[in-house]
Amino acid sequence: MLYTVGEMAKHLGVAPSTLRYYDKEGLLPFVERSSGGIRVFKDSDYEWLRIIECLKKTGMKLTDIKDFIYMALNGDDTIDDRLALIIKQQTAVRKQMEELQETLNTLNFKRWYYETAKKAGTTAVPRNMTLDELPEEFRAIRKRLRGE
Amino acid sequence: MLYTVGEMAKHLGVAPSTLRYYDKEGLLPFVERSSGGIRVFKDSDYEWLRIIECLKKTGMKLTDIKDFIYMALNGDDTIDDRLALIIKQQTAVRKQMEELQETLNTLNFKRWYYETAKKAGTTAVPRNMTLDELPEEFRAIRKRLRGE
DNA sequence: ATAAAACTTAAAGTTAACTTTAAGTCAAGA
DNA sequence: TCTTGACTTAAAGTTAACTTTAAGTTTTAT
Repeated sequence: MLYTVGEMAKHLGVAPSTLRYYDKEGLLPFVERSSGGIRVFKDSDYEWLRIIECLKKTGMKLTDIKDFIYMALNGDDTIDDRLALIIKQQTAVRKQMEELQETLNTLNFKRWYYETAKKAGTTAVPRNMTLDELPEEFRAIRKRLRGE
Repeated sequence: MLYTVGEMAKHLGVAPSTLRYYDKEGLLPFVERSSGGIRVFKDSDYEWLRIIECLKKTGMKLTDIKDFIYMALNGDDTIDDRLALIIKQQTAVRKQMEELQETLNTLNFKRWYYETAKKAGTTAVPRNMTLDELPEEFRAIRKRLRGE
């Protein structure tokens, strides 16, 4: 199957201008053109774009993604480099997840805080609780928030 | 304890210009000034800043964080609104974590792919494997990447 | 008293990743 | 053939969240 830029964009859920921008930035060297100069996307290009999407979600910048693509185009000599890059991004994503978990823990505390405030009619109640009145799961979090 | 903008910035691990920028944008209405016009941060301001930091990590924009701060300054009438906002951000962060987990699953597949390519000396080996030759955990992932 | 360091503001500059615009070309259907 | 919609490029505009600069003021230390 062959696709125009608009069709491929729809498949991916992005704007056509995004794909043109990626192309301009050199991320799509594999995309061919019709005799009239119109981009012709193949099914295998969809796979490339899904990889670009994945790497983007790991926080990689477009220029670094471009480097990865050129490595891949360079064939089997770059397998080690590509593996190293994937492992690096794995580590980066795991760290991001840990940080999000920390953020979620803080939100859990804040939710308990406002639920307690709601029942009491005032934030003074959770705010002025002593540490041992808090659910234990929140004690360390409140300490950190308060810089203790 | 009282702090200058530079001291508070150091505590938080941000640039002093960032705190001045937040102040300019109206996120720090609680920060007071010395007679000479210099910002004087209190310990309680540190707590505000940690909340700003947390909300920022959930993906909230500064203007929305500002609204939250003004709600909080408006006292107990806004407890319900603040609780609703925290719950909304909780949901947003959970969704972000799910998406990161999806990304991590794809990276796990790619890692296996390049490890297999490395052993074989060529990406042709993992690329041309039939679905039942793949570890089952990766079958659905490869299908999705290939648009099948 | 004075020098250095850190503060002040306003305004301009930066960055990444797009998006929009303008002017024009290609392709598909009637 | 002609119209219409989608394509093309180059260039300018957008956005958020800062950062930097410049010119000047306050505070701290000697």
